[in-house]
Amino acid sequence: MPEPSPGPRPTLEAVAARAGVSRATASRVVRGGEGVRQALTEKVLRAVEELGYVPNHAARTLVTRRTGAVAVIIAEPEVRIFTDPFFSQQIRGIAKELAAHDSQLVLLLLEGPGDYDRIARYLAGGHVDGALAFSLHTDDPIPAITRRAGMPTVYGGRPSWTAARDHQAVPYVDADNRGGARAAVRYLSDLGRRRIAHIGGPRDQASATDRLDGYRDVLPDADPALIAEGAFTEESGAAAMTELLERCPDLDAVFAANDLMASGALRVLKERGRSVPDDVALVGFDDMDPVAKATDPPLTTIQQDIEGQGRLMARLLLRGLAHEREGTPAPASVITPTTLVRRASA
Amino acid sequence: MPEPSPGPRPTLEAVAARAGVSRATASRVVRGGEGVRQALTEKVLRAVEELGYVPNHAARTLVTRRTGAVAVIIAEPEVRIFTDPFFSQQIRGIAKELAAHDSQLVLLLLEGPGDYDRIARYLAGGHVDGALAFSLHTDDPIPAITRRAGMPTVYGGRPSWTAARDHQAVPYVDADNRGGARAAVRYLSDLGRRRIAHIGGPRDQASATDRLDGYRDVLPDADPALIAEGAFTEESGAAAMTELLERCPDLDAVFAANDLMASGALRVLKERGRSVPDDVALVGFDDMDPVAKATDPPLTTIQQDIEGQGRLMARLLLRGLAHEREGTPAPASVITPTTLVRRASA
DNA sequence: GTGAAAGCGCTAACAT
DNA sequence: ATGTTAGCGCTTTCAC
Repeated sequence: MPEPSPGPRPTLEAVAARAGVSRATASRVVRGGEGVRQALTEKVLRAVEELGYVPNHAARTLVTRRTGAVAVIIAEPEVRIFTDPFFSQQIRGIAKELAAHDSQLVLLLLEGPGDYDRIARYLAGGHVDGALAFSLHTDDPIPAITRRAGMPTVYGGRPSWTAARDHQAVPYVDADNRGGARAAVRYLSDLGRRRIAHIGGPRDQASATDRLDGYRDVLPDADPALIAEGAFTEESGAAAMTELLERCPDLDAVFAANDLMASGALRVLKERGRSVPDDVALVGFDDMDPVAKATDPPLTTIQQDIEGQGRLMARLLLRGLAHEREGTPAPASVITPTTLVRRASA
Repeated sequence: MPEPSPGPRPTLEAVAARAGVSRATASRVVRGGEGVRQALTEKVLRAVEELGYVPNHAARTLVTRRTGAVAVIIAEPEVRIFTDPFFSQQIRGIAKELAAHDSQLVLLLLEGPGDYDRIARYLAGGHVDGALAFSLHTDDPIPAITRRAGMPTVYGGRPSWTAARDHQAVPYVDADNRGGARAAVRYLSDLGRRRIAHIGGPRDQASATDRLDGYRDVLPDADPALIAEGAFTEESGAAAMTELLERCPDLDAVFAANDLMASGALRVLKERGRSVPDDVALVGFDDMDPVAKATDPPLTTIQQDIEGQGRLMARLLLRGLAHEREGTPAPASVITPTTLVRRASA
């Protein structure tokens, strides 16, 4: 095992000298060895090995203008950031895809409003080739910052300011929230349920409004009293359920916009003596691992491939960067499919 | 608002030209403006503003040999990584401290054994100035990798291979696990409990053995049957509790090495009809936010400042890097205090 | 206090 | 197929 010598790190120059070739040839070999004779290639490789040579990243970036790094911007002010399995799974997906392309993940956590400046400087400083951003709210400053910095960016979740006409303009990855919601409500309807309520998420998040739209697609004439708004948390689901039961004691089904709210609703239903699914059928959304299977009864819910979405975000960005270099058009957004998972709650 | 002009980013050269000074002077001002006359300083600053100049990071790194970035290495193969609030809180602490020093956080997630190579290359490539690593197991290859790459590294949690004599050699931040455990057991003892059991964590993690040592400090002659081993998960806590109740039906207190295991133990105790704290007093460890307060009864537990530990890790590393540049000795490890939080379970 | 000039280590034309 | 050379944008002696 050739323990690399101490002292300053060897340069390409040193490798070239040792292999008896020019720096250019050494460089070619180090980068993948196209158009270099077998014999020389081996010499260089041996020198690299013996010297423990590792390319200097800064020098390379300075001339290629590529960093091989991607920023992941997380603007969620809540504690949710990591605790929410949603984020963690997306990050895992991103990390895997980036690693597979030898790209690095730079994590940009926004804790306070003052952090936006820091992020802007960072993106403008050319530290990264592109950015991935999450769950933006209606008035989020991130898109303006990335645009001004000329930083290619892929969004996780449809930005709520993206109208239908902009679909091409801002690349994003999102689940088919609307279609999934339609499937959920249609399923309840096919079960024979006639008073199907909906517990929605906050109106300033696209995923919430899209799911509500899906509900309305199937039940355009639903009683407005059957719709309550939550905040994607367990408690807010419980509160919404309480409200709904008061307004519409005759409801016989609930479609909650996520599993956390569904579990809150379930708790209230049980407390009120309504059996699930007999009296009230319940469907959630997300198929969140710890939640959906752990409730009693386990939740029928809409599944989406969250880690896959993360991978896709990274892939879209990397592909976009490649295309940018070649002058071809950047790839557009992707909507990933959802599927209904039947368990015992409906 | 001076919208930066499109096209190539302005260089320091451009700023200097516009301000009518030399590149050297422009550089001095940009870096903090020591030893430059007021008048010139202002001229340069104005040029920076007008041009929307942002220093090129790669060029700067190439000459200073500093990247302003720190790697956070997470080697946990389990899904725990983010779901575990422990990690997320430490990362938040790290992120805050790094942001305050304008350093960047590069996340290195190890998914498989093959990833060690990638990490080694990355660290050797000079992408980062230092590294932060977590929860290493006895045979973890990370320390060897960072050492070989000559990468200053601070560990989160005492590396289990660190004997007492190495305390100086490897800088780490850890809670006073042993002292906290002593406090927990002494508290139970002061309550008058005489058959105090312990549910420990996996023996290859220092935090687990340290807590066990703390238990033994107070009860050196404890019946070995009163000690069971878990895996820091809820289920393993339940299993260990079941085992303990069979071996020692007369136990009247349990000290669990973390809150998750305590909650599992609590579940089993309730199922078996033992009231907590009357029949069996229960103390946990960590004061994990969602867990400790949510159980019924809420857990008496040992609290540690996890986010603070993250901040401390970052601070230690940054300080070490500064010292390295100045040739002064690197700071040693830090043990953070723990405090007992009384709730209803004991 | 300010400027001129020499690199940092690498890639990419361009010659050969 | 290989070598020569000119930078990439910045910091940092060293003169003035």
